[in-house]
Amino acid sequence: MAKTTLVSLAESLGVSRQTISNVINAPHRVKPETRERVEHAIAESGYRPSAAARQLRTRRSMNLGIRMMPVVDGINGSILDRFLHALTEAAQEEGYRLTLFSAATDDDEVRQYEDLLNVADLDGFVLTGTHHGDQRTAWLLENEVPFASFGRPWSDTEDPFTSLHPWVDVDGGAGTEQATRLLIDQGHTAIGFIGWPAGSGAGDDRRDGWRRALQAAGLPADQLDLRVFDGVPAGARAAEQVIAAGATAVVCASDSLALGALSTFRSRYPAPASPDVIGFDDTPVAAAVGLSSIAQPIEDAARHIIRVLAHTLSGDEASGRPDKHLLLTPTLAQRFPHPLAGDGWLA
Amino acid sequence: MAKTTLVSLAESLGVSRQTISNVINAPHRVKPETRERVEHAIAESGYRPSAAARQLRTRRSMNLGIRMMPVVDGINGSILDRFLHALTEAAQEEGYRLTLFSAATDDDEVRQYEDLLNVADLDGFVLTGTHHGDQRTAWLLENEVPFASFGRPWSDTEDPFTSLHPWVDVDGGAGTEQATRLLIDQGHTAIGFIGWPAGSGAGDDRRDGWRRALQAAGLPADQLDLRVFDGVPAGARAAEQVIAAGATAVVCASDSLALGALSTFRSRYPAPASPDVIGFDDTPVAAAVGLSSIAQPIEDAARHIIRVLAHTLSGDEASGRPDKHLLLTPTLAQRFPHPLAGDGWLA
DNA sequence: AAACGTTATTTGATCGTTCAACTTAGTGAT
DNA sequence: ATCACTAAGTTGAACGATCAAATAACGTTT
Repeated sequence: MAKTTLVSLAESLGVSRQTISNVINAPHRVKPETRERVEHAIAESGYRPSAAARQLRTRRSMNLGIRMMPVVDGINGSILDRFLHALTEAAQEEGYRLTLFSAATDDDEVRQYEDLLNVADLDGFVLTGTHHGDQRTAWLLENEVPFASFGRPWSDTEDPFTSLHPWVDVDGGAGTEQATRLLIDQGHTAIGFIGWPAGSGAGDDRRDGWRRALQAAGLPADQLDLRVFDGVPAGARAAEQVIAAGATAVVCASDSLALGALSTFRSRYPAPASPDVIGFDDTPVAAAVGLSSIAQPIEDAARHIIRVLAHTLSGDEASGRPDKHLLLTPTLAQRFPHPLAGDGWLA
Repeated sequence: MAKTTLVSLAESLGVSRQTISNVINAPHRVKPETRERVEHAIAESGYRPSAAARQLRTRRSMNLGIRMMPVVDGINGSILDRFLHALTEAAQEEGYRLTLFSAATDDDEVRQYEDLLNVADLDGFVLTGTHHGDQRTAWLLENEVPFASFGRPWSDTEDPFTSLHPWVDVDGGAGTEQATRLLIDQGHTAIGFIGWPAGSGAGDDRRDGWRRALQAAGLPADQLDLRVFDGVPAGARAAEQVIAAGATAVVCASDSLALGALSTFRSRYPAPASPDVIGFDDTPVAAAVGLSSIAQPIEDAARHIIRVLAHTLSGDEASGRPDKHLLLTPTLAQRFPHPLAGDGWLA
């Protein structure tokens, strides 16, 4: 049984190749009667157009590239897993496929763009983890390669909502602000923040949210603002410092940091009735140890990214174009804070 | 600046298309002198062969498919993340790329094979989570589609080492056996096992390892063998039962189950000096709560899978063919068992 | 110097689509 | 009856590579 192609199908039907091609790509050009006959034959024969041939002619592969970041921290990594998943599903729905590539650094990533564009004919890219002075977005814009990023473009001067490329992001600051307000409502008057060194965009944004909530409540931030590199041990050490500065609760920029902080808090203070340590990303680890955490609607983000990218690629300016820039609001997953002493997270 | 193609490059060099093609695909056919001149020109012009054209002619895409399983359990899911990562890197080294697709069920996966083979011209597939009576391997074998699986073919009658398709797996039984022996050496005489319902291949294998260790030491397994569906709450409940049956330690088929068990154990027994609950997969959660766990060499597995698959696809029977069937041995990550009461996992 | 074998290089055909230009038929207005 | 226009369908060329077969170049043998 030979492989069915446009030509073989056309012959057996007594029509021309192009008519079949039209049935597939521009049905309105074909008389309904003929169309139905062809459609039936397509289903019958199980014909599938060859991606290679189509790609050669149209210069579109329906393939999007996404980089696998090196696994630095198993804890935070899980969010990428969820993201990738949602991305794959959304892409599939829009008729696109995802091609993975791995790059150790941003430079490396840029270097691979060229290869991937030519060699694999990728139609566009999904970026994650944008930061200040991101060379990747600059390169892609310069070379007019379609892409969308999870993460807004971070700049001190420009409004992200005017940026040239589409992006979706989660309003981390709104999340930490909400978390901090909860702690304030619970009666805390000295609330610390454990975050990353300044300059990371997302990290600064989360810090700002905490600071806003404190200011609104007229509470001090001095001595309570710690900046460390991500990781559980670093979080634990930082927690000792904020406690020394008088803090009775703390908001963290990641679940890794929060997990460390939680261990310090439990060894210094008895387990309280409401959260005193709040993390970020709502990872499985947080759920496991009963750590409250700020949850990103990452599935929504993924879906929207694909939608925007697909829209850009289709060139279809008319039909309901999705927001080019979208800032989603995270939610707070509140948990009983010391499960290993009870059954907290079993519910 | 027009895109460089074989023809444009050939013209500017005064040689024929085919010569350039040969420099790339069969350098030995070209006179060293010419070759060097062409190679220089290639580098100069930044020429990259078009994947589409090549694919159309050779019917090979250098693309491998891998399915994204639905995220069931964030805890165990992280291992897939690591696997995917290693797979991507290994594939890249061998000149292959990975294309993701998502399928909710095995049936769905099989259905997508056809599409992916035609539409995306995938060269082969990587399978994960093989089980008894797996329809996917049957379909792929029948249709002569190259693939390799992470997970041996599970059958009561046939020796996996004679199977027709290549696979890599981790000897889970060896892992649980080692873990159980450790508990025995530590003085435990009633050691339970919390695993999945019979029939899952990998699950039964892990149970068998535990049982072997007990038998070798002349210890009883009665009443201590629990079968539940995966999850933290289920693990906690099962732990109550094994404790009721007299167990002072337990080995689990997953970190989810182990995490539940750990919570029960800590509420019944004081924290011991050596592990009394041992999980499987060495997930970040295990590391976070100081849970000992059996660690799969998953990066090695991924690398080998790609190597075998690449070898099959190259058709190169001669050059050092990698083992068609490979069983790797896991290691035991031993941890201090109650970090939240101290600084156990900060080291 | 003719005949030969090997190596180096070129040429024509092909993979399976889509684009662009073209033909044919049908409809309605002038 | 002529013309203009739209609709439906056809055909040749092109996308950019590789395969297979043909040719050119070159040193060896007779």
